Amino acid sequence: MTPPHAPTTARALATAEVCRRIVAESRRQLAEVGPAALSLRAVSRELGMAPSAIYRHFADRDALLSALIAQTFTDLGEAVEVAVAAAGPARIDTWRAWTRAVREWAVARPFDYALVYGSPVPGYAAPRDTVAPAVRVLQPILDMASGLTPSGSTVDTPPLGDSLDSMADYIDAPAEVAARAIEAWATIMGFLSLYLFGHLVGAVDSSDTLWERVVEQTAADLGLTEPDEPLPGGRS
Amino acid sequence: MTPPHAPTTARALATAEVCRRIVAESRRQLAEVGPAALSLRAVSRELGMAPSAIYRHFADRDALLSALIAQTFTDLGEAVEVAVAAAGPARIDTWRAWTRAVREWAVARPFDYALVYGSPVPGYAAPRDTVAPAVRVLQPILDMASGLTPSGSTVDTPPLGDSLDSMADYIDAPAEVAARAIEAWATIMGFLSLYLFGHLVGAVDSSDTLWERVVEQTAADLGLTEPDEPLPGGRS
DNA sequence: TGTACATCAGTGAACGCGCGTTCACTGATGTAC
DNA sequence: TGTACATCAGTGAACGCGCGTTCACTGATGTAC
Repeated sequence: MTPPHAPTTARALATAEVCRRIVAESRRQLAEVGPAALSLRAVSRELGMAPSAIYRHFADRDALLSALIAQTFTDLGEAVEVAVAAAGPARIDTWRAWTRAVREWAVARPFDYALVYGSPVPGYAAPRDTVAPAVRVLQPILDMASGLTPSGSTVDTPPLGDSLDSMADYIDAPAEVAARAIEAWATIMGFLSLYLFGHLVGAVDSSDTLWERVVEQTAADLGLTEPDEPLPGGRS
Repeated sequence: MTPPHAPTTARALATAEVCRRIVAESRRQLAEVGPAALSLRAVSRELGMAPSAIYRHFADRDALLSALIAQTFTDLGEAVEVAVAAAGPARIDTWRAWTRAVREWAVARPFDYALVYGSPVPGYAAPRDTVAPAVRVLQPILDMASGLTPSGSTVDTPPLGDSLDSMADYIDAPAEVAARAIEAWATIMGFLSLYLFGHLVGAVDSSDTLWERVVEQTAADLGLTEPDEPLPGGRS
C-alpha cells in the first residue's frame, strides 16, 4: 500500500521528524536574526541537540539555507494555490486572489518574504532545487496569462525583441502578454517590498486602500477588466 | 573666507580624511560580504590601523552602518540630480532621466542598491539621519508630480481614503496623483529588485527592451504622455 | 617668537564570545539468517 | 522466534577562527600666554 520509497521504519520516521524540526526552528530563528546570522549552534541548542547532530541531516550551513528557501517558496506556493482554487473562474478572480494571498502571506511573515524576495545572501548561490518551488508560486498567474490576448493598450510602447520568446512559449501567449505579466508582477512585488522594508513609512498612513488601487490598476494593465473576456475553458 | 566651522587645522583635515577612508573601504567590503557581515576589524586591517582606531570616528558598528546607508543614498541622490538637470524640461523628460539614472546606478552597484532598498539588516534600526538622504533621491519626481492633474484614467479604481493626504499636501497635487506616483515608483523598484536579485533569470533574456516598456508604461499611467501637458513654470 | 600645557587620533594588548566543522565514540534500531 | 552483525543518528570534546569592544598608553598637533 505504501509507496516503495516512503520511510516506514521507526528510524526513518524519526529522521524525517528531526529534519522537520531543524527546518522549523531555523525558520523561527531566521525571523529574528536574518539569513546571514543564522547559526547552526543556536538552532541545535534550542532543539537540545549537539551542534554536530545537524550534520547528520544537512551537509553544511548552505545546505540548510537552501532547504529553508525551498521550504519558504513551497509555503507561499501552497498559500496562493489554496487562494486561487477558492476564487472564481474569471482571470481577474485569479489575479485578485493571487495578489491578496501573496500580500497576506508576506505581511504575516516579513522575514520569510525578505529571505526569498529580498537581498540575496552574499557568498551563497541558490542551487537548482530552489527554482521549482519559486516557479510554483508564479504558476497560477502563468496559467491565467495563458491564451490571453493583448488588449486595451493606449500607449505607444517600444518594440520587444526576442528576449521574452521562451516565456511567451511557456505560457502560450504573445510576448506582449508576457511583458505585461512581468510588469504587473514587478508592481506587486515592488509595492510589497517598499512597504515591508519601510520605505513607505513617512508617505502612506495605511497601505490598504492604496493596495486595492494597485491591484485594480495592474489588472487593467493586464487587460483583465474587459467584461467579455474569453476564458481558456470556453464559457465564452 | 572659510566658513566658521570648516575644518582648517591639520588635525581636523586628517580626521576628515581618515573618516572618508573608513567609509570608502567599508563600502568596498560591503559589496563583497553584505551589510550583516561587515567587520570593523577587516576594515581597519585593510586600512593598516588598529581596530580600536575606528572608535575615534564612529561610536560603534551601527553608527558606521548608518553612515554607509546615508552616504549611499546621497550618492544615488546626486546621480539622479545630475541626470535630471541634464534632461529636457517636460515632465516626461524628468521621468525618463530619473528612471534611467536609478537603473544605471543600481546595475553598476548592485550591493549598494541592496543595502538601501533590499532587506533591512535585522537588529538594526535606521536612525533619522538616513531619512533626508533617502527623500533626496525621490525629490526630482516629487517636484515633477507637483501640480500634476490626474488624467487618462480608463480604470475604475477604489476610492482613496485620507492615507495619502500628507504626501498630497507635500507635492501639492491631488491624492490621486500621489497614488499614481507611488505605483509608478513601486513598478520601477520592483522591476529592478526582481532583476538584480535574480528572479528574472529564467524568464527574461535581456532586460533592456522590457525596461524601456516599463518606463513608458509607467509614464503613461502617470499621465505624462499627453502632448499638451502644462508645465509648472508656464510655457503652456 | 618661545614655552608650557591641553587635546585627542591612533596603538596594542586583552576581554569574553560564538561560530562552523571534525572526529572518534556509543548505543539504539534495523536486517539477515 | 531468536541471535549475530550492520547501520547510522546523535554525543561531546576539541580545533582554529574572527568578531566587537575596553582600556591605559603615547606622541604629535593645537592653543594660550
